[in-house]
Amino acid sequence: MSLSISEKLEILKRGVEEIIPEKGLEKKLSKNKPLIVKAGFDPTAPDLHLGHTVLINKLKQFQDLGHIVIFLIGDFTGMIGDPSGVSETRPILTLEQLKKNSKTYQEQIFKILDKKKTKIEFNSSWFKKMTSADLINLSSKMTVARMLERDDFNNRYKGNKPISIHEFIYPLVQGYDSYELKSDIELGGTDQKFNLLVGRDIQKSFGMEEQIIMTLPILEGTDGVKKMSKSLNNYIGLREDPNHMFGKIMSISDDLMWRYFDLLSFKTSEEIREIKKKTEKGLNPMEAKKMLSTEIVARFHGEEEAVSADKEFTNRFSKGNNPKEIKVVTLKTKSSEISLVDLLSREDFGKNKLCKSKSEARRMISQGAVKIDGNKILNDAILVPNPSENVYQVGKLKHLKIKLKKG
RNA sequence: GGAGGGGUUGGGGAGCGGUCAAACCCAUCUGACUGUAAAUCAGACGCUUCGGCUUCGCAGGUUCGAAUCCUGCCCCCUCCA
Repeated sequence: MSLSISEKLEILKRGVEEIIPEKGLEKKLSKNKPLIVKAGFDPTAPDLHLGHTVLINKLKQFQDLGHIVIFLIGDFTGMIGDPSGVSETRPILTLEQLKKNSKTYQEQIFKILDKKKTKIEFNSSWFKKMTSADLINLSSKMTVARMLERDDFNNRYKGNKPISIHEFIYPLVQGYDSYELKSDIELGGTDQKFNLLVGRDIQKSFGMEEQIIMTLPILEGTDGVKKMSKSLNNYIGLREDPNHMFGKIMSISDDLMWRYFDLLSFKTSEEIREIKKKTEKGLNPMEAKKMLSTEIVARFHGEEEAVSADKEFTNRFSKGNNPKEIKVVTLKTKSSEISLVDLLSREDFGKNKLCKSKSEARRMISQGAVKIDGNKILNDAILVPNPSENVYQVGKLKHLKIKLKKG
């Protein structure tokens, strides 16, 4: 691959929020040697979602251009908990949790990054050896005033909320990682800016050339407003099954779709511009969104799964058919009939249960959400005959085939 | 160590002796409209054999009656030292 520096710059700058210092990236690139690109991850969340991949995608671009990517697992810093953007002190994780999480992490990132070209480091490997004297020395590189400049700390300080000392240590420790790894570039979310900048200071004070920092935007969740996160339930997880993943991407708004294209697609900027143009000229936005969904599902589940998820989506929602695969459960009972309400909320079906309780079942029926073999049911007193076999549906997404047998 | 504030149904947050299964907002769910879009609109949102039943940090108590009052305990927060 022999791209010019300006071509490389265009690729690397796409979707990036800020590069500090502005000219630094170009300078480093023109050295024409593999650069050390670092990104740190707190193994706090075992399940990654598309939001996390914005950063990983950027790493991949560096990797594809021949640079050395270091995936730093903050098993040491994870025990502290990053205070960035958080309005409260975070709980400290146990070592076992951290280990487990980091393993899950690795499984997921290598769907994007090339395993052979990625170096994985744990920052505990150098912090374990650090003495208290070393730590105090490191602490001396930073002032309290400087720390309090940070918005999150400042707000907490002014708002009379606690700030624990260990939270002050976090940026220092993260910065020290950059020194230890001799990183040329560090990537992080925009909320990481302060921490990343501290890295530069630390490197400088240890007599090393400062890293360039690149901040990447925080991806909005499926609601299009708040940042993607599991706790807000607006996330698309990397380990979700193909159909769900496809469906969730399809459900985002058209505006958000373009943002997702920029931050998540591996298509070139040129290709994306092309799709946008076509959409403006009358291509159904749904088609554009399908391209995006297919690409992303293929990344995590393979081409074949992506194509079949697309088909299933069309079949199910555009044509309104039942899903191809419906779970089947069997219930044996002596009585010759059983009430619909009971059947929908029957404990025997465990996780597959269509309604949480009988009250909910009644509610769903009265709201017109329940169908038996495609026929809407509005009477909650209906009795289902014993032996029988029907497809029950509650809402648009829940289907279950129930076989009733005498016994 | 001292002073004060608080723990309410997923989250936020009213209620402060009966009219409270508990306002309101958010989230969620359902329906309509659609491209499963988004937005919007309408509705639901403890359980129930529809008589009721179990909920307001925990355990007791006062009362005809408590989420609301009293006692003890647990937990969280702030301020002073």
